[in-house]
Amino acid sequence: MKPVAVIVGFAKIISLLTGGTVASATMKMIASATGVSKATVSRAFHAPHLVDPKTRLKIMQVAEQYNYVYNAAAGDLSRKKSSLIGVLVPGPNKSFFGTSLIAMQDKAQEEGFSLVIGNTKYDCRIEKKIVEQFQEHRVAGLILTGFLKSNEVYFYNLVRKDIPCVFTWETMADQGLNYVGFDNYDAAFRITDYLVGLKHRRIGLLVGPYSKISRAASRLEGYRAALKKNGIDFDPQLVKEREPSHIEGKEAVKEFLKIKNRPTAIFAASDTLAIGAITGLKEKGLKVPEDISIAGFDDIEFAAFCDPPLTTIRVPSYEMGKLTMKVLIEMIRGASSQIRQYDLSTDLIIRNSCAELQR
Amino acid sequence: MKPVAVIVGFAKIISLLTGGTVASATMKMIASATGVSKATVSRAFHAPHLVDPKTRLKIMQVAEQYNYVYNAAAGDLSRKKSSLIGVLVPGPNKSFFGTSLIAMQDKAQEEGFSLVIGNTKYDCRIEKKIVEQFQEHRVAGLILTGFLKSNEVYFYNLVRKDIPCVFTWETMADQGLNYVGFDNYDAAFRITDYLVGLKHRRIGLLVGPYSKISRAASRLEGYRAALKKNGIDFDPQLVKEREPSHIEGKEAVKEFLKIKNRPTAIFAASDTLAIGAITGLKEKGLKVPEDISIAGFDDIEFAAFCDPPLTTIRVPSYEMGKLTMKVLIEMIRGASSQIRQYDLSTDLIIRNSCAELQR
DNA sequence: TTGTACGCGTTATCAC
DNA sequence: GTGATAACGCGTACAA
Repeated sequence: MKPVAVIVGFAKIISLLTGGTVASATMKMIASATGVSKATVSRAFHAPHLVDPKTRLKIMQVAEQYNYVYNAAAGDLSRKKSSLIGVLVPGPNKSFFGTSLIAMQDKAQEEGFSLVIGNTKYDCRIEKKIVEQFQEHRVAGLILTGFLKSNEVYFYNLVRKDIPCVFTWETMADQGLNYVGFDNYDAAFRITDYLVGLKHRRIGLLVGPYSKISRAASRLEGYRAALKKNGIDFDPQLVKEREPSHIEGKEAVKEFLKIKNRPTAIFAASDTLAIGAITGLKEKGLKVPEDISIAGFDDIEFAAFCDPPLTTIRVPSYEMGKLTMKVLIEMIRGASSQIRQYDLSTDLIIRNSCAELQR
Repeated sequence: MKPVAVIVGFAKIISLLTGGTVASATMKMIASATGVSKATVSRAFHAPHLVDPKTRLKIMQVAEQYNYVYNAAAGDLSRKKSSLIGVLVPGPNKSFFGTSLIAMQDKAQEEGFSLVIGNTKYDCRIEKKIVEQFQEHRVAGLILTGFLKSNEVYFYNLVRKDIPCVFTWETMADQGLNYVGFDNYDAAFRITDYLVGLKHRRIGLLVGPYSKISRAASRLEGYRAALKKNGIDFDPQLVKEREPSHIEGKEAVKEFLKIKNRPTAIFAASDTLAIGAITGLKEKGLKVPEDISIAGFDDIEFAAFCDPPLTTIRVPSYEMGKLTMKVLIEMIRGASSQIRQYDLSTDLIIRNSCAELQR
C-alpha cells in the first residue's frame, strides 16, 4: 500500500500552480534566427563534428546573441535521463558532514550533475517526504548519509527498487548495499588501545545511541575488543549512551565522576561530546589531562583549538564524499552493477588531552 | 559577450549523454489502465473537484497500484514554471550558514519547492559555473549568500535580468536589491561600546577582509563609531584584517601583543577568529579575560563551550534563512515586485571572555 | 464530467 | 551535412 506517495504528488501539483515563471530563448528560436532547423542547432552543441564549421559558428554566434541557455530539464525529459542527484543529510550543520558535502558537490559538478539536498533533521517523516520530492524530480541517484535505523525497512524497499543508492557514514545491517565509510571498529579499537598504552585501565566510553546508529555500535565493539585484548574486564557502568551534543557530554561526564572507582580516562566517541566533557570537568575543578584523560572522535576543525587540544580520530570526510559520489555516478552510468563497499582508514591524532596515568 | 555560457552548456550536454536512466509509470499508462484519458488523470490530481468522485477514486487506486510518481520536471516544462530554487553558499561547513540552510529548506519544502545547492568555495569561477548550472535547470529563483565583491558586476547583470534573487548575509553596495541580513554596524557598535563600558580604551579589532566583504566593512564602521561616541581616537594600528579562521586568529593576536601600548581588549568580528585568538594568548601565557578581554561575533554553537565561554553577538541565522526564502517565494509568485530589504536584530551575549579593565 | 489536440524544449530516427 | 517528424510526460484550451 503506497497511497502516501500519490497524495504527496497531488499536494505538489497544487503548489506548483503558483510556482515560478520560466522563460528563455529556445533552440527553435535560435534555429529560425540562424536559418537552420532545430535539429542542427542541437547537433551543433552536442555533436559538433556532425555539423559544418561555418553553420556551427553562425549558430554559436546567434546563440550568444540571444543569450541562449540550455534547458536541462527538457533535455533530460527527451533523453529519459536525469542530471540530478539527491543527497540526504541529517542536518548540514555538522561540520564533518559539511566537508563530505563539499566533496560530493565538487565531484558531481565535475561530472555534470547537480545536487539536490534534503535535510531530515533526524525525522523519519521528513526523510520520507524528501525522498518523494526527489523521486518527483527524477533524481538519477541517491546518497543516504547517516540515516536512522527506524527507517530501515522503507529504505530497503527504495534501494531494491530502481534508484541507484549509495550509503555513507552509516549503513544498514549487512545487506548487500553500496557503502562508503570508514572502519569505526578499528578506529575505536586503536584509540582505546592507545589509552591502555598510557596505563589507563578504567576507561569510560561516552558513545552515541548505538541502538539506533550502527556506527556507534561498531565503536562500542571496538572499545570492548581493545579492552579484551589487554585483559581488562568490561564494566557496563563505564559506558554511557548519549546524543552527540556539547550539553550531553557535559552532563554525562559528571555522572562518570560519581562512580566509585571512577574512570581515569574517557573515550568520547564524538568530538562534540568530548568537548562538552572537558567543559564539565573544568566546572568540577578537574584538570585535563592531569586528573583525567579525554579522547574524542571526528577531528572537527575546532579540536585542535580547544583547551587542551584534543587527542582524537581523524575521519577522511572529504575522501569519503568524493568516493561516494564516484561510486554513485558509476552506478548511474551502469559501469557495473556489482555491490561496492569501502571502508576508508582513519588516523589517530595525538594532541594533549590524554596523558599517562600517574599514581 | 557571453560565449562562456554557451560553451558550458555545450560541455553539459556531452556529459548528459552518459547520465542516469529514468523510468516510471506515466499518466498515460494509468489512464489507459483506468479506461479514461490522460487529461482526466491529470485533473484527478490537481483539480479533483472537476472529476467525478467515482472515476477519481478509481484513478487513485490504479495510480497507487502502479506506484505512480508525479514527474515534476515534465510538469514544470509544460507549465513553464519551475519548482527548483538555487542556493549559493560559500561553503556549507560554516555552522552559521548551516543553520540558515536548514531554515531555507524547511520553508521551501513547506511551499513545494526543492533546493539545489551549489558551494562556491569562495571561488568566482566556480560561482559563475554553478549559476550557469542553475540556469540550465531553470531555477525559479536564486539565493545568494555571502558572495564576493569581485563578482559584483556579474551578479548585477544576473539580478537585473530575469531570475528573482535574494541576497542574504551579504549584499552589494546600495543597489536596489532584495536583501535579508542583520545590522552589522549596530552589532559591532554595541559590542565595542560594551567593551568601553568595561573601561577599555585600547580596543583591537580583528576583522574579516573588509575590502572584499561589505559586512566586514560595516563592522569596522560600527567599531569606529563606538569609539568616536566615547571620545576615543581611532588607531589604525589596532585594526587587523584577516581571513576568518582559527589559525589566522592565533597568529594575529600575537602581532597585537607586539604593539607598544597594546590593546587591553580585542573585538574579533567572528567567533572563529576569537577562539583562535584565545588559543594564541594561552600559548603566550596570557589569561583571558584577566590579562586581555576577547569578544567574538556569530555565537557559533561552540562559543558557549570554549574556555572561557565567549562573549559574542548572536546572529539570527534561522530567522534569516526562513525570511530569505519567504521573500524569494513571494517574488517568484509575483506577489509584488517592490524591493525588500530586511535587517534583523542581533543580541549581545555576555559570557566570561570579557572583564572590566584592572589597573 | 470527460475527451481531443496541441504545446512545452529537447533529442533521436529517419530520410534527403 | 541537414531537415522533417515523432517522441519524452505533462498541462490546458476547447469542444463534446
